[in-house]
Amino acid sequence: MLLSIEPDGPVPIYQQIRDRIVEAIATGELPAGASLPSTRQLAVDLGVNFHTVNKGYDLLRQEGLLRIGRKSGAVVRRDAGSGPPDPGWEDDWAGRLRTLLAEAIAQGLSPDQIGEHGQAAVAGFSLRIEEGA
Amino acid sequence: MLLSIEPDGPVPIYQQIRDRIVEAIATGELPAGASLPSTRQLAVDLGVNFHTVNKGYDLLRQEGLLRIGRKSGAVVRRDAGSGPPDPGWEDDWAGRLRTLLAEAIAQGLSPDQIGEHGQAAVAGFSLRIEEGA
DNA sequence: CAATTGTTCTATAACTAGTAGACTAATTGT
DNA sequence: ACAATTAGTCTACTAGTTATAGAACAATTG
Repeated sequence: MLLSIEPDGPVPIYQQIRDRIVEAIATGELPAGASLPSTRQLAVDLGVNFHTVNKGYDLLRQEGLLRIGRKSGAVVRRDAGSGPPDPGWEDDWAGRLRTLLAEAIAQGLSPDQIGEHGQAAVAGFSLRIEEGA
Repeated sequence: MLLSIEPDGPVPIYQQIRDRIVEAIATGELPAGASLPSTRQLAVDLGVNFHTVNKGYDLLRQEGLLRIGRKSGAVVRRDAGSGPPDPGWEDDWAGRLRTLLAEAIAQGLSPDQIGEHGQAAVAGFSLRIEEGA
């Protein structure tokens, strides 16, 4: 199984598909050039409709992470070694990071604890990237 | 104006209200015990329906950050100095952080750049907290 | 030419976002 | 104690989103 989802969770299925693929790209599990299963194939694997998978793929295409062709299917377009992101993206991302970190501060997490969480997450990604580089 | 919103943006208004208040709690601008405007008052300030404001307040109540009473209105319940958060919250938050950081890695940001963004955001919060402490 | 795969269209049920009005509980001033 | 005010709660409605479903179309590959 390439990825697993929670059908009855609060986050939409197409969003979960998008999130899991983003994480797989970050770990290096899906490097630039890698092919993803077809929408219909992944749909039967996950037990969902292929339109739902298509929506997740389309999100990733809009974010510049996938290239999608008629017969070639979905192919990873960017990964950790693909250079700087699109202009404007970084500001938007920084805003979302700010909100997420604010939540942690408001809930009583110390800046040190937040830093540890961040380093643990990033370490999990860059580990496999260095393996593959 | 206590906070400003983007009515036509992709993120729901009640979510924006929730996010701005979370950030205000994180900066110390809204310490524990501080009163927020009534739902109707904030609604006219923002030019939205008071039910929309109520929805944002209710989210914050569910997250344990606000206490809401009939005439007393909404009062900040937790802030950076209120001790550890509810059990289970930290795992959920760490998962969301992981997804957000994965996106940055996939888009080509280096771990160093990500760390700088994180420190810049947290510094903006803890600054005002130390002022008020 | 045929099989595969993405694309587009229509349709439908369930849920969410935002607005709206009426209602109820708690406080404040007299 | 009473009345006015204040502010959250409840029900309801419209518009949009989520997810599913099926049919038809277009392009690419072998």
